[in-house]
Amino acid sequence: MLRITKESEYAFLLLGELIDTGDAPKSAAYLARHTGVAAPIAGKVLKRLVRHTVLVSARGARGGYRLARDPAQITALAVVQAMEGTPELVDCIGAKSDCTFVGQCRISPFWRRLNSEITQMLAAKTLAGIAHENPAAVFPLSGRKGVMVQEERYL
Amino acid sequence: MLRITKESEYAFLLLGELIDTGDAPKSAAYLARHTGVAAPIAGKVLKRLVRHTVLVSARGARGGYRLARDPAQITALAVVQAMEGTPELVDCIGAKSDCTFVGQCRISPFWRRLNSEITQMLAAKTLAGIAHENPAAVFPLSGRKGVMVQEERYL
DNA sequence: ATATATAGTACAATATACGTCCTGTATAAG
DNA sequence: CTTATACAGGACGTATATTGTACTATATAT
Repeated sequence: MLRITKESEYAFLLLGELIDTGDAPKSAAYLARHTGVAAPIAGKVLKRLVRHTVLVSARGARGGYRLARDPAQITALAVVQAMEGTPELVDCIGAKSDCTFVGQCRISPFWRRLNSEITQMLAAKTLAGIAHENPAAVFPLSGRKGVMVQEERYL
Repeated sequence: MLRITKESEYAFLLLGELIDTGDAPKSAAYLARHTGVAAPIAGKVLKRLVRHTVLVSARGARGGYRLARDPAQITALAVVQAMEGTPELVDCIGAKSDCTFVGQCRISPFWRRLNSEITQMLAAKTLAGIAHENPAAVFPLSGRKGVMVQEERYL
């Protein structure tokens, strides 16, 4: 339905909490509480972002997550790719396709083009740009009625 | 997963067969055979396109489907909207959202912007433009190994 | 009158997104 | 060196939505 997955949505939410952070890592539990994302899911998403080098993690007490690089160097495409793989609007384009008619197909060039335009669009947006659009950062999440939390440390 | 639904894919395939047609309507069965789309599904898709004024239909013997207007006046957005409704990347934007934090959310402006850019991208593409990209029209469909068919009449 | 062909709706099967849980490993603090 | 903290990785069950099918009704041409 031309939708982003929930997990991608969560990823951006969590990353939003990490943009302004300096060196001190923030724990999964802290990020979950501050974004309203359920803790087990936050964990899952954060791990995947580490595996795809969007975040870096520190284990043990006082551990947690930080951005792997400058927010201006993290594109929306990198985040989406981490969460959902390379975007492919339809099966017939992309690696695993076994459509034998692509070469003669009237429509497939259209899909390819659209796909590449969307990819470029995502590549042109960075976390820094997103943060700049709206500096205030508080508690989003579809349909959430959650509670604000005040904390001193990033646990 | 940032995908178009199969039915949208079928819709474009079927429409591709109707671009160069003049007045003589083509039947659902004919279109199904020539695109490789399963007949019952083709019927379903075609009906929906009629309901959303992308196609016009003629009942009875010698009936079938034609484009409702000039190919240059049919946008990809109109087709996608007919099949999937207005595209919304995430729930928190759009009418039915009950997220009470959107006003304060750091990320939602990003979704809105992305959504509108994709919408514009689709609105800028027309059936005529798609046909122009690749005039040759033969049998596409993901993973299909189908057979070519030669026909004289559009039954 | 009859064959052709679409309209509309309701239903079943399937895929996949979504969320949870469990075990293992590394690090910091006492 | 012991303990508590926190991430790593994977396996699993469920819910939801896409996908595909079937059936009945209606309209038109010959």
